[in-house]
Amino acid sequence: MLLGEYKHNLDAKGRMAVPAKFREKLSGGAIITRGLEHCIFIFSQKEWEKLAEKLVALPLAQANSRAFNRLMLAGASDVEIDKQGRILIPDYLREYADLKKEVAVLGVYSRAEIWDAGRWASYKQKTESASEEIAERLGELGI
Amino acid sequence: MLLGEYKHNLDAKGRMAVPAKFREKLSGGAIITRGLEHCIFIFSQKEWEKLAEKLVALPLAQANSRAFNRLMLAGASDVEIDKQGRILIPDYLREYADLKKEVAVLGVYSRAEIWDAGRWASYKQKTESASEEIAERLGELGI
DNA sequence: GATTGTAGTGGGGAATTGTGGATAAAGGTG
DNA sequence: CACCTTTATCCACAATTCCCCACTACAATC
Repeated sequence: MLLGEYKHNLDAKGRMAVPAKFREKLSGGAIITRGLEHCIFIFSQKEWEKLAEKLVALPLAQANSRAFNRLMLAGASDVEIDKQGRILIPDYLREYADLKKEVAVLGVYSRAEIWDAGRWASYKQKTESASEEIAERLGELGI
Repeated sequence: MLLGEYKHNLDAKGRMAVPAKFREKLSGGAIITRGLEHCIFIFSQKEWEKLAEKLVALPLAQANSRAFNRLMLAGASDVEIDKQGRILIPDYLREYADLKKEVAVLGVYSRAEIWDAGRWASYKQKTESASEEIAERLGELGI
């Protein structure tokens, strides 16, 4: 279970330190791919397999499921955590997510996400200000 | 079952003493996350799992489910109670709840809440003076 | 009123984490 | 085949975080 929000920096080589609390979960090989809202997703091997099955099961006939598959599957790459606990983020993903130096790393239960720090800040602000809707959703969930 | 209202102080490192009566319930690991009205929620491991399951079941393909999950899950962090009975509140939550030094800790049955003392005082005042009205609304809900 | 216990607060030292750079290996090119 | 560029692995520092110990205050008990 990945949780929390971390601020990290990419170094000149495009490497990023994985938050220490995530390392164990991702140590058995991790998959990095294009995410939604122009962020990057990182899955553990196990979680990735679960997702990939779901993706493949989508109806091929539908244009948007084909597009979704291309986005997620073709954009995927497996990464390893080095001895310092870092991963190297491929160029095309760095570009896709518009990463400069400061990034936010999020734990979203079954996956981690990497955002450009600025982009995350504005996304968060936008979402927080929609808190009435959030409250209603919490109600629906019986909290 | 967590009950009561306590006034505590954060120390210079952002740590907060957990009210002694809450410790046993939270000793098996606790989860701290963004709450509503800019307060912080603390759940026991057990209560959290119930909530997290519901969150994870929301469809990945829907934008507002993703937003909601990011806010709740990335806003969460598992905390441990140290030998002195304290927890460390992550920076981003301290910021979210606008915590300075004085905080109020509330027991709300299945969860605890942390408020900035000032914010809590004014919320309470507002709520108390509106309590008859609120009671009537609740009456409409059949309580 | 003294004593014991528990709760809350503060600070110091050690281990871990994050970051930058250096060195070694690999690959591509003229 | 040598040279240059790129990629990967390793080492070292600095800052932060974590964990433990000590102190104070209030409560309860006798």
